[in-house]
Amino acid sequence: MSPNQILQSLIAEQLVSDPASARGRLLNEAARLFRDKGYERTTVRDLAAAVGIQSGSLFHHFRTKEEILKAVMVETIRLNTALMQAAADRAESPRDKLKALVRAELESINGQTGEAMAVLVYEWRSLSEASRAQVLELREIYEGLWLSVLESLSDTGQLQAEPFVVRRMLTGALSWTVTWYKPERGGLTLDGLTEQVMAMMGL
Amino acid sequence: MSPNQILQSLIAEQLVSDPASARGRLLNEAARLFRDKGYERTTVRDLAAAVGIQSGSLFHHFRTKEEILKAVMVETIRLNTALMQAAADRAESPRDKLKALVRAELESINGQTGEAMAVLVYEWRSLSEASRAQVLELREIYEGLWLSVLESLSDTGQLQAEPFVVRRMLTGALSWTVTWYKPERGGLTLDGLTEQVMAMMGL
DNA sequence: GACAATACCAAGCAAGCGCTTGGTTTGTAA
DNA sequence: TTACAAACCAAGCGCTTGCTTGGTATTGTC
Repeated sequence: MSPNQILQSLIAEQLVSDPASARGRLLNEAARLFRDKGYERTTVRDLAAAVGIQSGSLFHHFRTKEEILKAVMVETIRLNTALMQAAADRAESPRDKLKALVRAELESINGQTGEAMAVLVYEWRSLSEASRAQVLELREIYEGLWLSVLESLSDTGQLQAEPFVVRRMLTGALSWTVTWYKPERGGLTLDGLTEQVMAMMGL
Repeated sequence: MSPNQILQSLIAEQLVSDPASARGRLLNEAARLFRDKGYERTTVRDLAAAVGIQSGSLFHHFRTKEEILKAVMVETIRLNTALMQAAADRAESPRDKLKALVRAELESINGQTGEAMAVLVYEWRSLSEASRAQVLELREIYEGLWLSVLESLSDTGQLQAEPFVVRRMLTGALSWTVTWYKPERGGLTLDGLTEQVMAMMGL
């Protein structure tokens, strides 16, 4: 299954919004604005202007501004969990599964869904307690995927450090790439970056 | 020189504020509030209440709210540059220098200056263009320290990946520890964490 | 072509924001 | 004691914020 096919099937299941729909376009613009200016600095007027409607009209689609943030996060995790699952399934050995996960997450962070991924990492403080719990629940599924692969690597002796520590180091290292990795200028490709990450772990 | 002696000499040089002074106490509280709630969600009334004065009185010490954020960042970088320098000087081999830097940065992130370090990493979007340039200038000195150590490791063949890529991966991985590392519960000490980082790099 | 339901607009409210103002207290030194 | 600056208070201004309201197009369905 290609990334696009995965997206399509999630849309069909109504788990993520069609980017072509009004809701989907808003969420995309919201992700971009939230990443660029931060959630708090982004006003409902900014959001409305980005999709060409009046600020009040937003509240026909979402009850509160925070609900928009939550929707961005929830849909992003859903999509990425599916993408990671597919990437891991495509590989055979634990080592190749990990490499596939690293590559897929780098692609999520630095590709089209990058805005939303950055929001997911850096804006969770802006969520209410209730929303945070909801997002965290989905995130645990996502993290479980990583942990099972890292644990199988640990079982075969290819990984010395504790899987959960390694995952957290990777989370930080990979998500931080969004602040500096610019594929266009400089010769480092996503594959090259993936290789460096694997080499850093002696794999 | 102990960390405390370094702090004292920086205070004497007026490069950082005495934590016992009115200004120093405000900056400490500001760092804590900015980390916990984010810069935008922290109001001048919050800041004033934290040090027991009226909100208007803040503007006797700082011209704007943003100036408080800038001061937190500038003083934090100054202190940490000195701390890293001292840590690196204490070690002999490039490998030990790197380990000392990792250990020192983990301590900065997860110790007393942790609040301010988190602000430095996660709130730079809230800075104005002008302040950002100023902070970036100081940050380059700090990063230069790391790079020189990593380059010497690269020269001796102990490091395969590009130094600047490694540094950026480390920046992400180490600063991310602030979101999950809790020394009190769970047996992982700062030394243990440092070891895991070094092991992750095959060092 | 009637009729909802959906999507949107125009206007503005209440609350909270950063910051200013004019005046008072406190600390210090001659 | 006087003089003066630094530190602070009480009040509130002007603006922006998230969100509401009442009404109007637009769309889909039979």
